Amino acid sequence: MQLYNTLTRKIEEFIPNEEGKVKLYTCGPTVYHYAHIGNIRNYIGHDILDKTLRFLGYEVTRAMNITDVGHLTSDSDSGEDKMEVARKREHKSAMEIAKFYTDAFFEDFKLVNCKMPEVVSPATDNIDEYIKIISTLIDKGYAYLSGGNVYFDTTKLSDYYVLTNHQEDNMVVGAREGVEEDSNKKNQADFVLWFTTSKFENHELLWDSPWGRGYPGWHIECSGISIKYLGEYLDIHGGGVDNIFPHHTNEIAQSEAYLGHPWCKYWFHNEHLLDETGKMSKSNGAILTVTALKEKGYDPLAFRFMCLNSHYRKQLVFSYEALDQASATLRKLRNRISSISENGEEDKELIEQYRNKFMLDLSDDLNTANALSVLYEVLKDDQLSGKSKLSLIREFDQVLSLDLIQEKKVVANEAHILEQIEKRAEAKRNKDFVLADSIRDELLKEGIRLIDSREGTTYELL
RNA sequence: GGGGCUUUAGCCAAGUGGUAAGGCGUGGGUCUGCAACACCCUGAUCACCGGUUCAAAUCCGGUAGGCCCCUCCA
Repeated sequence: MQLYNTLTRKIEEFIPNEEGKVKLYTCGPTVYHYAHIGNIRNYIGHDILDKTLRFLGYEVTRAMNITDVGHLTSDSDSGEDKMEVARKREHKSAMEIAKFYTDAFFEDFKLVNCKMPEVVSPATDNIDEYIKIISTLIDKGYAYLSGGNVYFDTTKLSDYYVLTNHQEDNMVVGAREGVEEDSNKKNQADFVLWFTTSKFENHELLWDSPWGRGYPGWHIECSGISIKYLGEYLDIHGGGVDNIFPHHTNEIAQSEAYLGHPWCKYWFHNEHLLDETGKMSKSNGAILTVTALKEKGYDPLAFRFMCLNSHYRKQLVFSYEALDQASATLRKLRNRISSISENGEEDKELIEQYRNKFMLDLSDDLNTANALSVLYEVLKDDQLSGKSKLSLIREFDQVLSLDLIQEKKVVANEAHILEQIEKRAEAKRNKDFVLADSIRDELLKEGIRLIDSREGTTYELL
């Protein structure tokens, strides 16, 4: 499998640390607010990666964190924890907020057919792990105490900026509005590992630590959870491109300083979903969720289809026009597939050919758009028996997860429908098209579409 | 100021040296009492200007537009 690696800025052959096994880590959601569809695009990207690896035969163990503490509006200690901001906004306890938005997140996550990772762990469940890592970092001289907080000393590393082309001298302090410099830091690039109560007296979630009662910095949780559940050697670590710096840069710094050896081989980053105004963000107000799309009548899987029709490393602009197209495409696909009857023999050789073609496209840095076109080739191929087609589609859908093969819906009132169909046929024979059409319209209102053909009239449920 | 990405038909897109996949939509047709469904047919001086090459959407340089990162973020 060929995969783009942010670490080397190249597409590389993927070779896991242990043959046949993959340890995969996904940076999870921060649960102070709803996850918007841009967030979900990132998880769809990871889901495709996860499922592709399995399709290729790897045994995948995947872990994901839930950030329920320690995520600041600013990384200097002048910021406010986002969970705290939400807590004040909604007058709930931090744990209530986290629970509410975690549930909302997984609801949307499942609506787009994302598979649950083997490990899902809230940041607050692993405080002991962070304390262990931070203690070791202090012992090894990579971390220092200042102003009540523990900081990571980035000058102790020879190559802190491995993931980016940033040059310290060219970095603009406070490039973004609202970000202030932290005077406790020895160096501009240093970051907080542990906050104490000294500056946050009303912070709700606090734990005892060797450095005082406080809470962990944002970056330490992913390192802690990853090392705790996936071990000292990680194969793939991913997230959105915005995580490259500083989050993933800091994770590499602290993890490798702690472990004393290289940590993660491949870094996987999803590009952003944009709207007409630019980047979608939780903090710029408008939050469009998958659930909201569903409430507007869209199939959440049409959104997934829209994502798969593009490439995970390309920016994608969300528009309702594009989503309408994706919806139409998916509906037509399912229609075509539902008309295939399970006839004939399985043609092993042709199936093998198409399967390989499909795998080749996915193995090409997850070229899902090309993989989808293989699906169309399968549908068009007259050489393939219905049984072969369905067998291939079933296989492809293990990765695509678009519910391509829809269960035939069972109706309780079939007798009634058949009766109406017969009544309409009778009306048609009598050239009473007004009555015939009114029967058709009535049934359509009940969600039943009549399909006329030479052989007679059948129906489908919408 | 620094570091990157991107620009392919009305729209979503694939294609990274050999002459433009696929899908949606549009238009036309088959079918139909009409319609829906389905099926068939239908579309591109690859942002612009130079260069390298027998050959460029693809490589190099430049111009223009869009976007991202430089301590909130997926």
